[in-house]
Amino acid sequence: MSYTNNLMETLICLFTIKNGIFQILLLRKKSDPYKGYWILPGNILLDNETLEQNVEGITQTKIGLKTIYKKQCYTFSNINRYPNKRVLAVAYIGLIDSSSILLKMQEIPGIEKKWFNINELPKLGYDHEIIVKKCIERLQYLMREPDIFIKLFPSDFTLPELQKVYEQILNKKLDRRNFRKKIINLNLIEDTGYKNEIGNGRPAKLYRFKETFIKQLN
Amino acid sequence: MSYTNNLMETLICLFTIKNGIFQILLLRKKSDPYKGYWILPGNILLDNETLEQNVEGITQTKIGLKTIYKKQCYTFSNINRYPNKRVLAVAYIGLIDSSSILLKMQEIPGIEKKWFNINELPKLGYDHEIIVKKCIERLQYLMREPDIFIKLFPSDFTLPELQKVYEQILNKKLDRRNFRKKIINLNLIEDTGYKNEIGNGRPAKLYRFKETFIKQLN
DNA sequence: AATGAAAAGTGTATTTTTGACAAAATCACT
DNA sequence: AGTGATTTTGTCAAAAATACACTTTTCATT
Repeated sequence: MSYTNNLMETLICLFTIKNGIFQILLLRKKSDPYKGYWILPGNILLDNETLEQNVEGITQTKIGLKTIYKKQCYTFSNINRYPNKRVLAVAYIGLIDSSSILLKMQEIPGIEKKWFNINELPKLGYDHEIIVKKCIERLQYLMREPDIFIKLFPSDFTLPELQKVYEQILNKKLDRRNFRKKIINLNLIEDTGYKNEIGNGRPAKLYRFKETFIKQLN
Repeated sequence: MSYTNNLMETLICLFTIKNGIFQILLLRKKSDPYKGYWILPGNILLDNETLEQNVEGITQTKIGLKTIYKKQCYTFSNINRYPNKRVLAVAYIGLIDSSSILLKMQEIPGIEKKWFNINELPKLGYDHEIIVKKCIERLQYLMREPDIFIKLFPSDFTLPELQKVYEQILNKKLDRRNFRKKIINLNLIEDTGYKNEIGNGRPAKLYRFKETFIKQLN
């Protein structure tokens, strides 16, 4: 029995809402094992960095993003989760809004990345399917915090959009009137006076977070 | 930069209620560093075991207990949390009832262990004070699950006892009538018909978990 | 201009949960 | 019998969660 080979990796489940759809970022594995499979962005932990620094490294060097909101989720330690080696994984949840993606996410040479609808995931390498599942569960819990959605919609948004997000993440239908009542009663957002002109029916009002709320986040 | 030295340890915050007091189990460190300090029971992770198996090992070989209820809490990775080496720690919360302790906890030669009142902790070695704090926070969250207290009081108990437990863990006063109402409405417990004959004033009724509930736990 | 389709918007009543609050009952002891 | 300590019990109000259906706004079609 030895204890010298416990490699450690961090993995990040980076979630966003793109065009109203709940999505997760995956990378294409370029070499064996699991060559060709899609996997979570990850990194082997170095001696001289914390888990948080390591995750930060993933987002910068493999995803091409600056700081994002992230939260540690769970540490996985099945013996055979990694072939031929013993590697533990610490999974993090990341949240980012889609406009930040457009503005700030850079291409990284040699890395093929893609956003997948959460309901249309490909077959994942390693034990990443289990890890994604766990992170979604934790995210469902995080969504109870009333102001968490600013991570996904920091700028203008409509209430129907927001509701669809909650419905996808929580994986259940919500009543429109009750949802609306709840969000508005939080007193965090205000009507911009503008409307969402896209789409078929009646345009939805655009809301934004109140200045006072955004300030108190910092 | 290398990644061969990331040792991993598990630590367990084992909580109980002894004589109505919220307590945690600590071990005396017998050698440097932190010789003489009290620390959390822990174990270096071996190549061929999962974190859960390792924690199980702690409870058996260092604490002298069979299986207990446990839940992963958080993974700590500060570079300098351990002197001279890089060691990550995965903290687990453990819960046990005091009668199981009396019946089942064995002395382990060479190990000095002691239950401490949570409000009277000694100076802890390493970063264990931070870890205890985090575990208590998580435990406070776990206490929202209505049936968690069976881990601390599986057998007969009185409602005032139970309330004191909640008050200590949540670290706030609760209204007696409202607490009582809430617990009874869970419909998990029943009056035994007996009373707690110890103490000064009016004896409290003894309650127990209903058979039907205990069965559905297995 | 009229019509229909699509989606957003809106209010009320009911139930459930939470919170505040004070008096009576039981026991031990003297 | 009286005192002290502790347990037990109920009601009312406020807040939060739930259920539920029709009207309004826009666009597209005729």
